Amino acid sequence: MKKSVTIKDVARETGVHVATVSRALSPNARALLSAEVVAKIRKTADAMGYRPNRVAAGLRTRRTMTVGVMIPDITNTLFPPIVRGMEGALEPAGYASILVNTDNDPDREARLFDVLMQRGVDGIIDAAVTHMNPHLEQLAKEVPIVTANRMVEGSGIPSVINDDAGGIRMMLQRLFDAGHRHICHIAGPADLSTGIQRREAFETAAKGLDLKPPDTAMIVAERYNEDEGSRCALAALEDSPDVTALLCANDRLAIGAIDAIASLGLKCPEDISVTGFNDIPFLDLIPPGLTTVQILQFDVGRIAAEILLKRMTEPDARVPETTIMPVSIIDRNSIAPPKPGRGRRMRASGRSRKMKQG
Amino acid sequence: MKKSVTIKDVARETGVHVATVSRALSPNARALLSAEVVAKIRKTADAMGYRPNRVAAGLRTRRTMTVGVMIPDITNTLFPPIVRGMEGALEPAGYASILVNTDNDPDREARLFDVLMQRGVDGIIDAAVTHMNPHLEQLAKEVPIVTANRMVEGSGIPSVINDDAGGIRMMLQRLFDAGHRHICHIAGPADLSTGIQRREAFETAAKGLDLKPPDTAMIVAERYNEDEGSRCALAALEDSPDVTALLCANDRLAIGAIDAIASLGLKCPEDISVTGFNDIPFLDLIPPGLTTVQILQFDVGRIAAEILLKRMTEPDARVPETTIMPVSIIDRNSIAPPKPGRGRRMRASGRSRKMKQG
DNA sequence: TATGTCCATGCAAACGTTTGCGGAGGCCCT
DNA sequence: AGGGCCTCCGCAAACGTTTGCATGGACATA
Repeated sequence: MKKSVTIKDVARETGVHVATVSRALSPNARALLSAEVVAKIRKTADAMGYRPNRVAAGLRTRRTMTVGVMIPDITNTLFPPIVRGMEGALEPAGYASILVNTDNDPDREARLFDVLMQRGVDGIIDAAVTHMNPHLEQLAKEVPIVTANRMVEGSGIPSVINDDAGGIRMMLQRLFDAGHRHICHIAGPADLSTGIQRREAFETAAKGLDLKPPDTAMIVAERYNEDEGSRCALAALEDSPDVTALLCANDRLAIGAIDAIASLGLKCPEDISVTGFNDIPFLDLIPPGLTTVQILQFDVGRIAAEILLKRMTEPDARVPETTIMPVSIIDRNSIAPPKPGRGRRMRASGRSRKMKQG
Repeated sequence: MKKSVTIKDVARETGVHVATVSRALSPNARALLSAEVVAKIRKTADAMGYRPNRVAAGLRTRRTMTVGVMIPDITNTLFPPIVRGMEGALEPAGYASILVNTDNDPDREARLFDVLMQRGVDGIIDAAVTHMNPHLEQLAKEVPIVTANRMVEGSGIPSVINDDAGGIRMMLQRLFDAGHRHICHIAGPADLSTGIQRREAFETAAKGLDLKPPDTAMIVAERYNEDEGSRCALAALEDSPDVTALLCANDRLAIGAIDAIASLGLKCPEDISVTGFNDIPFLDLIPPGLTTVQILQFDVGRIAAEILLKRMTEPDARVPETTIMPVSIIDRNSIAPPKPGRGRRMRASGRSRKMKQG
């Protein structure tokens, strides 16, 4: 609104050229100047309340010192810690972040990408990429991109993801060790890399334990939310009455599943064991206490940001293509030994829904 | 990285002057041009993959079409819905948002404010303001500001807040109606407007019900988190053994309080009733089901954004100085009639902690 | 035909920086 | 004493837009 004081004003006041002021204020170029001049300039700049105009600088240098952060939805409790982890690395490095929510909608995703590019972001962290996004590889040529929590396979785009396979394997082992032999995987959406990876992990892990269909079943959720969790759990229990455990692709599906189980008059874990993935905030407070795979949420964001920083500052630096963050199992109370005799009860109404055997 | 196509390139390709291209691409100025020229320019611009450079435009027009969003911490589940509400209004209007976390640290707050100003944001939504921030009034002269969820009193800065007083009053009434006559308020931090307003509301509401110290007590939390909730609950129960209900300034304090109660071998609500404020996500799933004040989280953000939009586009427009959003009580299971005879048990150890009577 | 009006477009400055280049002065060396 | 080098700083262009003003032509009017 009001005219703000510019480098030019400081120059006039100090009696030097604007270039000198610019150098005096730039950490790199400061060495080129005599100490006294630098001191004088900085002093009067402070006194005048000078505030550098980064958009002007950005125009000149083609570096805006801002990055774009794409996530599906900030109200999904999985993402705030990731975002915060990013900011923890970005902000100290002088970068600000523009945050956008894609809602997993490819159109929105494309539009928001454009929004970011128009603002001249120096890089993008994409935690919202839909699987096999062919655009993204193209876009990665225009600006450094790192994907977080998800990846697009074979794209060469650096990504920081979790050890989905390890998490699923360990979890299946937990169920197996508890005595379960009829386990259904409620898989995540087929267009998200986490959905796919965890599903594949389940298949191979099951094979490793000599568990085969129909002892292992699978049903694919269309979204990662509680309603889908309920729907899938209901379908699973109806179609596969022998099932004693539901290994869910994430916590929200698991919460929905537990709810569905209760609506059937059954209890978790006494009647059905359920497991989750992610260990989202407050999960420990929700009964019965979901046994889940804990991911390093902050670190996923932080590491992704650090990799992006490296790519932005040294474009030719080699960075790991995919960084896999370790996961661990949080044991709570949603796993119990299988209930003997379960399954008899529902067998009568076993009408088939669309459900793939896995 | 690569040279991107500019207005100049489009001009050369089309055989017109850059000014003409600029006008053809600007919705306002388009009318000045002949329809054919506009059509031709837009076509070749599209064909060339032209992407407007908003930082250059921002330098020239002093409008960057981005706003700053300040919150204490995105991992605090209260804020994501608010932020999302903002984006819902901002993004369709063509604005992108830079998100920063202040951690309620005044130094950080000041520094991040500068970060935003350097980026030339057109306006700021501040959901992180600490009470009575004298700077802010100064800053509000440089750029349009709207505060959300909190306010700085008497500043003239437009704010969108919740009906704290109404929520507290209704909640106290609930407890009163259930039979409680010895109620302690676990107040929020004294440097946040919500902490103050809810505390004052408690005092006047109590007075209205003819409840006076020592029947009403108060203890002030230093932060809005579970640990403080526990600490305060413990202190309250120890100092005022007659207390049968804890009216907490927000949900997180309440969660901590319930935990503390359990650690004492007591149960909520049978032994002690507890209430919250905000109705944060997943609260419904946490036992025993906290009775709380529901605020319109998305709407707070949305309305704040709408007010800011108005201030940014028509600086002289009159906007309401404070918008108070309605709240409502969500009845769950954390209120029960007071347990007769409570308090005897602990009286022996009643050592006084720092605790104000209210 | 000369004059005035209006429409569509060109011209050029400006926004606030950064940075390659060059120049002035001081110093050292031969 | 002259030449070379180094240090410190000024000069001016450039980044990609927007926009007030100027201009040229078409057309109508006197």
